[in-house]
Amino acid sequence: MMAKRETASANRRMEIISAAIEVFAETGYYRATTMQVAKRAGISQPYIFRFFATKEELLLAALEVSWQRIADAFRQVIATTPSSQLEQVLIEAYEDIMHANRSEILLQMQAQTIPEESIRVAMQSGVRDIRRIVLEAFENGGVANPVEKTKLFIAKGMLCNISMALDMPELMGE
Amino acid sequence: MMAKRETASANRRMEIISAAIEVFAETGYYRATTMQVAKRAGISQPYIFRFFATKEELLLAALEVSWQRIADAFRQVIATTPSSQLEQVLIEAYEDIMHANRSEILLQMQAQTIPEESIRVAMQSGVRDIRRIVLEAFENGGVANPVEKTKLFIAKGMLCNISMALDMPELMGE
DNA sequence: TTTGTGAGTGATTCATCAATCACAAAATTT
DNA sequence: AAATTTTGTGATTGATGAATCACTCACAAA
Repeated sequence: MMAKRETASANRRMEIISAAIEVFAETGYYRATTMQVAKRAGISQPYIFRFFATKEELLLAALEVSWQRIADAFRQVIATTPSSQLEQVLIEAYEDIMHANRSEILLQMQAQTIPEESIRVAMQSGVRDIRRIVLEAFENGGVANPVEKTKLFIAKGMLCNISMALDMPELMGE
Repeated sequence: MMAKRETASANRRMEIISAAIEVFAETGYYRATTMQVAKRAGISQPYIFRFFATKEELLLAALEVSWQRIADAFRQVIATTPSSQLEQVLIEAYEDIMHANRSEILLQMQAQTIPEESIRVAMQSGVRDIRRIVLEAFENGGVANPVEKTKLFIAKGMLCNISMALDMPELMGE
């Protein structure tokens, strides 16, 4: 069990991550400054480096949180939804996340093209996990053509992201 | 008709844009320096600013080139392909562009999340144009459910981009 | 009461870049 | 061949931002 001090420290850490997600999403990771993140988190700029060795490590932590949120939500849905409605409910769960955690999605989109190896690896593993979760759920639910269904599910999710990022709702019409 | 001098200047301009597309795609727009672009184009760094008032204006020009390339290719396909094979040939045309002009696609992906208003506007108009071109082609070809077909076509294109950017070919399987 | 430690900050450093300036060499025009 | 315009560069500048350093302060245990 965690000691009180460790808990407090972990909270502080999470506050910084949350601030970073917002600031990175609003301003763009490279333009965002650690000063902005610190202000948002209500601490001094150098103090960030007590928790994260580099700005990039902070980005990595933020990405991990954002992928974890999606994985958790999907697992929850899969455990409680009959396979006949599975796809529809998964879509709704994703839309909920997009509205409640816009910044996390915007950050993931940014990270798709960040060339740092460590970021790329984190993104690959995030996408791979989500894909595996969805594919296994379709397979276990006896859905026809699970591989193709999974592919289209993810494709629609990506279009959904872009429609949100560019503020073009017409892309999702029908 | 253009004078020789104007042509030479336009060539120079395009050389800079081409260099910028590569450098921006490789390094990321914000981290890429105008010095890197200049080196790649074989000119001095200050000379870039004879053609583009700011780095951002250079990015805008690069985006315009990249969207234009897709629009031209699609129009070409549409003008020469029977509607029965239209979607398949469009997909192939897009895949060709992705392989021959990887950097342009990576740049567009970056620009999806760049918060500068002028960039956002350019991206919206690029996406809107492509969507309109594809939708009208499906409509004129008498394809069933053209709006939904267009949406899925674009969604698959976006997934294709991500599969390329993250180097995850398994996302496009089937 | 002194010793020790976790939490936190102000000031500074060192490097990096976009953008400007002042100038030079070609090319064109007159 | 003189004047002018176009093409181009080296040197500099003014900001900026990540990361480090040298501290202070609260508080707890011995």
